[in-house]
Amino acid sequence: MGLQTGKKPRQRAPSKRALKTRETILDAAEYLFSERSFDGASIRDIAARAEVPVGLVSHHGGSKETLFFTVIARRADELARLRAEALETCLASGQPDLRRVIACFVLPFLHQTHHGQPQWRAYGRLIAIVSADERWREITQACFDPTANIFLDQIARILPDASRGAIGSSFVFMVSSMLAICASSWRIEALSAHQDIETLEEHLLDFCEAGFAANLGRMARGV
Amino acid sequence: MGLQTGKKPRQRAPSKRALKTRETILDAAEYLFSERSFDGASIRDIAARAEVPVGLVSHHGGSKETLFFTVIARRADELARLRAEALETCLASGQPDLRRVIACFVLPFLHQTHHGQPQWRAYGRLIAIVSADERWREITQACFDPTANIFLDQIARILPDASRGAIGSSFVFMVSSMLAICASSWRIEALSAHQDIETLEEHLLDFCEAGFAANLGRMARGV
DNA sequence: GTCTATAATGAGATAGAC
DNA sequence: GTCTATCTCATTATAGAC
Repeated sequence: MGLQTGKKPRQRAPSKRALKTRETILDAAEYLFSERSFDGASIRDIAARAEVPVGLVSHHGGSKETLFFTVIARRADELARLRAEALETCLASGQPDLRRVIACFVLPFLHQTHHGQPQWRAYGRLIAIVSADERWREITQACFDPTANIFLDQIARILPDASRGAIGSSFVFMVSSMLAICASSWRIEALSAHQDIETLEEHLLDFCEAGFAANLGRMARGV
Repeated sequence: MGLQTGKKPRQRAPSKRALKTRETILDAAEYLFSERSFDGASIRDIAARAEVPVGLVSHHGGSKETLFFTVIARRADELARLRAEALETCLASGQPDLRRVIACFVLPFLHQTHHGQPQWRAYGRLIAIVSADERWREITQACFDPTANIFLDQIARILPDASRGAIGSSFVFMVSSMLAICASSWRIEALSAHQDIETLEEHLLDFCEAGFAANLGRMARGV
């Protein structure tokens, strides 16, 4: 695929207008990719939504694949920062327990997708699509595995008896459940009832904390 | 979308050869849809993989959307039957607990996708794609919600104190985690290590049983 | 039922004027 | 940087011979 963002060094700084155009295009691409997946969203649809001529999409985004990667990487960087900050604060405030570490991973994502800019909502659905499709493995590894490994190490420190396999599979179960809140809220509603995001957050934390603890061989709450 | 399978009533029974052709096409479609999602798999790719002329795909499968629906419905019927049988056996053998009811839902799926015909593997990945994409909501509701509601009711009977919302969200978390074993095994391996399916099944059951119990307000193990 | 050929459309990418 | 026009190719669907 070629994930290198490395185009040739820029001649001069882009104008404000150019930057704005670029963001508009990325926003449109993000929305349409999240609604119709990679192949279902055409460059022309994206241009139409961004209200720019088709040529500009290629100009700012490069090939469709690099555009896709750029869209995902854009907010992944911010997300990684938010999670790292939350974890740092948590660690600084004394003894971290499992629930708090988990919360540092899932809450920044859920807060951004539900209380951040409207565009974050689309981003959440997009990540769910990417995570369920091995075609985008390279993107997942580049954008999300570094942060994931930090949290895996942290959990392993809290629960040194757990096998790496148990931690890894529990972690992926947690990520899938978290993403379901974005991508499958319609199904939760269809099977039960509408619930506000705070309630869902609590259900998710309860579910994952207990699930982790069960898989890690000893109770972790209150350690 | 139009989910009606109702074409005009058949004039005469199709020949054995025609049925075989049809299955070959559905198998090819199943595989390619699971690898590249709906828009990424073309009718021509499907015809090439099935080694039939392009025209035959439309002839047997109808439009691309009805072909997609047919592919998913085909094994959904069998899956629903396997789950219903497992549940029936479980209920007949005395007091059902939470873990056994959960197992009746997830194990038929995991057994088919990992020990059934090779095609079931593709089907598992395909369902994961469908579940993360609201475009296919209609398919999910037609193919999987009836069975889901049977299990939701069963869980509600075992744990009458739980709110429908807590049960519904826990159920969707469980489904997402189950599907992750099919669609995101590469990620589990990348973050930890390869684990055989029996180990993953146990991790999943432990994770979900504890997660459900935590969300349902009282311990369910051993009820 | 099977297969070929083709119609009609839309795709991604880019050259070149402004 | 912006925008238009166009090149080239692949797509779904179907008409009609066998």
